[in-house]
Amino acid sequence: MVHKKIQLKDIAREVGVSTATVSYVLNDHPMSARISEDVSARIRQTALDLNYQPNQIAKSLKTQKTYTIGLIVADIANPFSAHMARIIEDDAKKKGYTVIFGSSDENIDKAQNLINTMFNRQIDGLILAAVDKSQSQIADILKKGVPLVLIDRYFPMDQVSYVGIDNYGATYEAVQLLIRNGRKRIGLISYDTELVHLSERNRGYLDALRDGGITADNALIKTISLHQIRQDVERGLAELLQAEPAVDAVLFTTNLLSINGLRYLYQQKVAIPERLAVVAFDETDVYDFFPISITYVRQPLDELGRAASEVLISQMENKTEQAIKVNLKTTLVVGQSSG
Amino acid sequence: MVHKKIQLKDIAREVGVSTATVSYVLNDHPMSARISEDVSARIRQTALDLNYQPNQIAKSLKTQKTYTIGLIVADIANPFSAHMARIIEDDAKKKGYTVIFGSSDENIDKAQNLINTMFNRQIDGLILAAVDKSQSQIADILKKGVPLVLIDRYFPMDQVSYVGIDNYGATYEAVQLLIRNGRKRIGLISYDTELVHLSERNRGYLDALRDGGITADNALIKTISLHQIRQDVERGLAELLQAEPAVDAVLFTTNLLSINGLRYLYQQKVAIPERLAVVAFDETDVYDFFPISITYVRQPLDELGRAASEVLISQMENKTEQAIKVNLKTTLVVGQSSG
DNA sequence: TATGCTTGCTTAAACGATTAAGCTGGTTAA
DNA sequence: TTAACCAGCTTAATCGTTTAAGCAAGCATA
Repeated sequence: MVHKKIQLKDIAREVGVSTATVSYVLNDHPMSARISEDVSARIRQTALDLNYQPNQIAKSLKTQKTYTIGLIVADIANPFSAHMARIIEDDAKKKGYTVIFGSSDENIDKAQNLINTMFNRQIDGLILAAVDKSQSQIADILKKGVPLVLIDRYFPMDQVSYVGIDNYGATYEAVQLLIRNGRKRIGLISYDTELVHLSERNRGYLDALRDGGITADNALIKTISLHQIRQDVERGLAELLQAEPAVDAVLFTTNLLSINGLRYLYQQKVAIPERLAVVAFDETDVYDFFPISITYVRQPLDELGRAASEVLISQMENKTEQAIKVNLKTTLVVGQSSG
Repeated sequence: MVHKKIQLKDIAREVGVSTATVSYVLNDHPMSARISEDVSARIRQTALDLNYQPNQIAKSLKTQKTYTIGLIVADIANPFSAHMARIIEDDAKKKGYTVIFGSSDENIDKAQNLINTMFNRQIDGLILAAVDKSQSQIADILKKGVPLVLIDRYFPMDQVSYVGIDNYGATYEAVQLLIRNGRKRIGLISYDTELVHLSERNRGYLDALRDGGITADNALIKTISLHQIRQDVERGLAELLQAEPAVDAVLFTTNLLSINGLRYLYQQKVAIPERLAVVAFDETDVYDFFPISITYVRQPLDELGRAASEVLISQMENKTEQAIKVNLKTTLVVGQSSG
């Protein structure tokens, strides 16, 4: 037997008042100060008795607020995205917002499709891990006046809010450590992309080398296609291991690169850190299975997610025109793999 | 500058017709057969020119369809959930549905909260990984007449659709393999829960032992609290390793149990499979980092997600009263760890 | 005694779409 | 000649809320 949905008018009929009165009371509208205690109490009780659940759709249509935020991540199956999604959903829920989500798969058309769908659903704001070359997409969103927070991926536009890490500092610090440990031929495994946050990681690497008195060698920088990570990482590492003069360290700039790289190095039985010192990026389950402890850059995922949610919601509620940029510090967790 | 949202009436004004005409044309309503080619074309063109995006909220209020499905997983940060979420979102999107999601954290109150929120948003259907002891919660949903598909976790109620694996067969087959490989003292690491899909895994273990002529020993069955997995797994394994007569094999019944168990066995340098044969559950990144290949039960995650989405949507659209139960076969991927 | 203020409500117009029913002028069939 | 029909629209109600404006009765004030 299908239960009929209880509406305002059911309560109104039951109590013998108008729907307006019921609405005022249940929403604690200022006008409810003018409703008698007796009627108020009866309305509240009846709402409870009938287990009234307001129709958010109708509410949203009238108030022009959906209390929904959109979240577009690169890939929800990537633990980095999944972890942040979890935090964001949690924080948003606490503040009365529901999250609708989608994965862009680094594909700009899929992202646009998701953006359109979400806007049609009148989301109040959007948290977006933007894909490569999507400046104009971001600009379009801004033009619509919908609150937007970019997460993880930075774009140099000053009207847009952003929450991410100090990408430059993260790799700078990592390379500095490797140099301090006596490494001179340091390889880099990074993505083939124009995404600013990744080129910032590259820049940190390059500057740390320079500041450490080491001339960068382009042959030691391997760029990996987002769409064939495993194959490219393995080829890149194989090339690095054969380089002349020999490579003595390598830095990975994302979690998937780290996992794929470590797997290969493990399977090839490369002596770490003796032959090759390693610094990975992001925390992953696999580090515990390595013969030695892994040195890695830890991103503060919880804070990232929370900050994104907070910045977005404050923007939505305070209508702050000012864009907010948050750059969180990473932590270099030093293990034995870095020499 | 904030762009004003284009509405039906803007197009209507532009073309010089009523909003009804515009609606008929843009929705390919049967009535649109009676609108002249000229007017139709002008409406379509104007909609494109103005980049009209229908307001889903208004549409939903009128049609009583939101084209939104709710997804409640146990923990979106668990790769098992994340993977399925990704597939479900993808498949649903293809069919015109948007997904709103939440993590219950195995907490029944949090789950109820999510269910309420989603219903207030008038979801057309729900995919639910139900938490322990939530039969009455499920019954409530059914009473409302909202299409529901349980995923992963089975409950013995015949009015509700379900998509999952053959849990009994999965562990039965795994234990059978261990017995064939000469193991006689086989431990089980499982959760402390009444969840049927997990007790089915236990039952498969027990029956395979019995059918293999081995008397089950309760001391070899370790139940782990969902809320302190690492600690409990380590204690459980430590106990198993000290058991008399010696344990010669162990079976893990979920991915997190497998990861935590393997980590401990690795760190304790337990010889696998010589001293202890191991069968894990679910595919994880960490297997590749083990000295030997791991034998594990593979769940068909893609098919699970797709089936859940398909069953739900067919139920929503065809109004099939009949509950559908899908039990997908698992694959026992045999490596060296099982001896 | 008229005036205004307060109290405790109600009325009805929105929000932006969908859609049944109606209207008008021409064509066709009987 | 007139009814019936069709093409090509429009009108207006509706979905379930919110909320500005209104209204009636009672009380206080001038």
